[in-house]
Amino acid sequence: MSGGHGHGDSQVNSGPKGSDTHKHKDKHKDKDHRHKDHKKDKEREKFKHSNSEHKEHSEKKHRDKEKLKHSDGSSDKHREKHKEKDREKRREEKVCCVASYSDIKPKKKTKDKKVTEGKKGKKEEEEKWKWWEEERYTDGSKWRFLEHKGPVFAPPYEPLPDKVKFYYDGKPMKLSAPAEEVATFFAKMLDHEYTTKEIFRKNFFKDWRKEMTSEEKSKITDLNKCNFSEINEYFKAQSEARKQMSKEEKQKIKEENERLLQEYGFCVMDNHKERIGNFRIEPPGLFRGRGDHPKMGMLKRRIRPEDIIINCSKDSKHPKPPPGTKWKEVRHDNKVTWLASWTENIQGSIKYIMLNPSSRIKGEKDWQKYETARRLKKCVDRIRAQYREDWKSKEMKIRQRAVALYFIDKLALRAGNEKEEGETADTVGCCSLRVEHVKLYPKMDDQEYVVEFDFLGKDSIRYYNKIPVEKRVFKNLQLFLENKQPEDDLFDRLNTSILNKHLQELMDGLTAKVFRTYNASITLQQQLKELTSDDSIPAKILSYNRANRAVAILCNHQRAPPKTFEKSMQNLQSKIDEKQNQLSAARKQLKAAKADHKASHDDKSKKAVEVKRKAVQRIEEQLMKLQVQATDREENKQIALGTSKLNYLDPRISVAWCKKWGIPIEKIYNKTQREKFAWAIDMAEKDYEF
DNA sequence: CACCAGACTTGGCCGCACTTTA
DNA sequence: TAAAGTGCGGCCAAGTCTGGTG
Repeated sequence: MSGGHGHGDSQVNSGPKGSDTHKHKDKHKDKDHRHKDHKKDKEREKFKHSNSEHKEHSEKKHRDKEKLKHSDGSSDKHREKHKEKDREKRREEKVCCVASYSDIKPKKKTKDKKVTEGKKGKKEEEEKWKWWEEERYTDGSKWRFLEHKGPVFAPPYEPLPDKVKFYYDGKPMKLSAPAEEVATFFAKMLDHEYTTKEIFRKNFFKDWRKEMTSEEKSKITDLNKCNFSEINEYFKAQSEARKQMSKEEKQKIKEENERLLQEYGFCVMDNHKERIGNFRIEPPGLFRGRGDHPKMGMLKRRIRPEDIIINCSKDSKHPKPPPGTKWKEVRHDNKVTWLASWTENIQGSIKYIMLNPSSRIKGEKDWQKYETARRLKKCVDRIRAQYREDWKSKEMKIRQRAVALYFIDKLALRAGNEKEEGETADTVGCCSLRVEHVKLYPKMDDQEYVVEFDFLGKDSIRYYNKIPVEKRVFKNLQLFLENKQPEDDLFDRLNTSILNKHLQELMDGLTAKVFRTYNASITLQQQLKELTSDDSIPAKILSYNRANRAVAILCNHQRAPPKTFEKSMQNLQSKIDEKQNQLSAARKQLKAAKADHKASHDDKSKKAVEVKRKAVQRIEEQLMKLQVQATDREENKQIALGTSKLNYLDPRISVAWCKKWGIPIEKIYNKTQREKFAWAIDMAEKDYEF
């Protein structure tokens, strides 16, 4: 966004027709602006008016007035409130427009209004566009105008220097460029454990041979006779050299990256410059799935312009393919959000280039997601009563559905779509649970009807849990397990499509994953209420993290303990010890000073007491901070908070909490997160209820 | 209803830049 | 000033869910 120059007011969220209304006026304004820079402020005044007018009138022609289902009463109120606030603000403050894309080429009708603010802006603070205060498309279209420069391709392969050799059966062998490139992929991975795995090696070797010349193919027949170590060393040396680069060299690289970002990292969608999420195409390499993946080691091929489908609006300046190449296709589909796509060769799935989470299109969807979860909150009691009733159903199908839903609700399990066998790692979710994944214990310790879950979920993360369930559920499970083999489905009459269809009937927009969102968010809210007390800021933040942690545990967001965990924990502990020593020393001094004062009663000794008292206080605070840090870290050893924070917790809960307790939002959300949740930060007040 | 392509969200890991510490 | 520690963002895989088709 550092482009510095905003676009004309007419650009703000104007559709083709919308611009018409103000065409005349805007044109004048532009001229004025160009020629009379010193009248900036006046111009801005004009801009404000035309902008808000514009909003009022033209916008609604393009975006249906009807509120989408996600805006329930309370958020409408927020909306209104903020709209009003914003208007006021605009009246009082400078306003600067958002879109600023030097190459923008909007509709002819609006053409004359663009590129007018080059001079304005720069140092002015850019007002962020508040898309959440605007109407949304209700006709299923995602945008009216879309322009971008296409993806950035992976750098071409650079052949190895001649001195770096590959050896086959002990003898050096020069490889053809394609074969050499694939060999380097393997060589780079030599230190990883998976290059020793049979499947990995088999897949790799098979795909590697496809890249070889027939001569190479006939020669190289056994991977075990291949020696890549020189190549491996070479790349290690390279990365070492990169680290040793001078400041200037590093700076240069940084600048080049920044240039690329500025050129390719943004697009214009509906007159706003928006950040693209992933504008670089994935480079070729060896596929490494997660867990026990049958396709690990396969060659992920290089993506060429001929593989890419470009999506942009007809009236935009289309991205140019690299010289001498062509796109696979250029299409203009405004029912989707992606800018480019291609088919990946491992799974045959489609990959996309899409916008950053801070963009309007992602933000709206995110907001909508939480609104759906809030609607679930309103009817969850009914739904729970319903599935409990269904445990008694005469129909097996309904019973299974009811028990599965109970797990999804209570344990926040994922839906569990079926997957093609042999194509991916063997992982399951609720509906795809197999007999072997659950164990029933009528009695365990002092609890009755305990179910033990043990399975690999998404990303092959293990889910292990023992929970007591209601007797009815237990009896049902026994029934489902009857006469089945370990590899049979637990819910043999159920799949995600049946389940979701049922959920859809219970509530509009309800699917299995809404329960995860709902339960995560409601847990956070509840935990925050329970844990936060009027304490120091670090203590409150610890409470926040604990609430967050409760959610992460519910959602089973685990991580491998950081490699340096033990050590850094020790370091922290020794710091604490040291601080403790400091503290007792300081206390002694304080005591001595007090005694001194008692004896002498003079001013000087009185001052000394005060100084010492302050010192003790300061050290106490430091110590407390360290202890809190240690607790937090210890508790967080195997828990990953990021995913829930980013995907499951209604950000307005956190924002409200910050406001309520006077915590700066920066303590909870870093910069990126603040960008993603700008809508929530702007609209949630301290009394927000999920 | 099964099957599949397509679109979009969710997910953990890891390298790297940046900061802190010795 | 170098080594160690840390947080972030990129990477890219793996889910969910929808809608079309036969």
